[in-house]
Amino acid sequence: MFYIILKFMEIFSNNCTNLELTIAMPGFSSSPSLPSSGESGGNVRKELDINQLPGQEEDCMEEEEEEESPNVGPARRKKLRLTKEQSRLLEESFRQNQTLNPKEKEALAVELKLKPRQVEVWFQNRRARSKLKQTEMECEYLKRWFGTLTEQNRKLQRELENLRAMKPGPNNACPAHMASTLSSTMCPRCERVTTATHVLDKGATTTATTAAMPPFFQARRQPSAACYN
DNA sequence: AAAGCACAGTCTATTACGTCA
DNA sequence: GGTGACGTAATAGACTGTGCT
Repeated sequence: MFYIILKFMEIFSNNCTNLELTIAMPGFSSSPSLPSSGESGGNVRKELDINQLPGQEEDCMEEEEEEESPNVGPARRKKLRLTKEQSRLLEESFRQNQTLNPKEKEALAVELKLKPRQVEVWFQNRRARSKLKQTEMECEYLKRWFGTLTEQNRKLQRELENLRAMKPGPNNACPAHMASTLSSTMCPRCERVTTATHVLDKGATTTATTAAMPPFFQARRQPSAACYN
């Protein structure tokens, strides 16, 4: 109904961002899109590079197509594409540990027949892109959260106006027979009750529960390893 | 101070997909 | 309807610069 469980594994299973995050949010649907990088053209790079490792690319790229036309500027590096197996192993390793110590890096590189630097870069990118996805999710969540709060606020304002129009007695207390007319909603996430009487009662601001922060943001205040997991 | 690492930002090769003749 | 050329967006490998330890 109001809140749906979103599983990253399902949504992003097509690409390789297997974030194992579960977030409950109102009516969320996502279309992940990275900001496309600007095409600022003419940036000629130094071509010292990873792809030139001798005898390592056997199953990553077709070496025989390396031929360059001799008169077309500096040789462009051919982009390495990891095999499915390499990707799988890297993902598996990433799930176990998002950062590698030098020994692990070396071992993984040997296993994958890659340079340690390639493994390192892969992990860097993987961390960065996980974080990006996470941030996008949180952004979407907050947008929806804001919408929900705005709507809730509007409802409460209306109720307040209605109640004021009923001209309560000199001591503003809410009589029992009126209580039934007030809306009382239970937040399905924090299970706190929000009632319009809060607004009426003097000093009732203490229980204005509708503005509670989403749990994952509360958790985020004290950074922990779980944040981007 | 230098080395090593992680991260943010960026570039760019490759791939996927849509459109149109 | 099938097909090839083309444009565009998305993805992912790699790099640079910076800050921290």
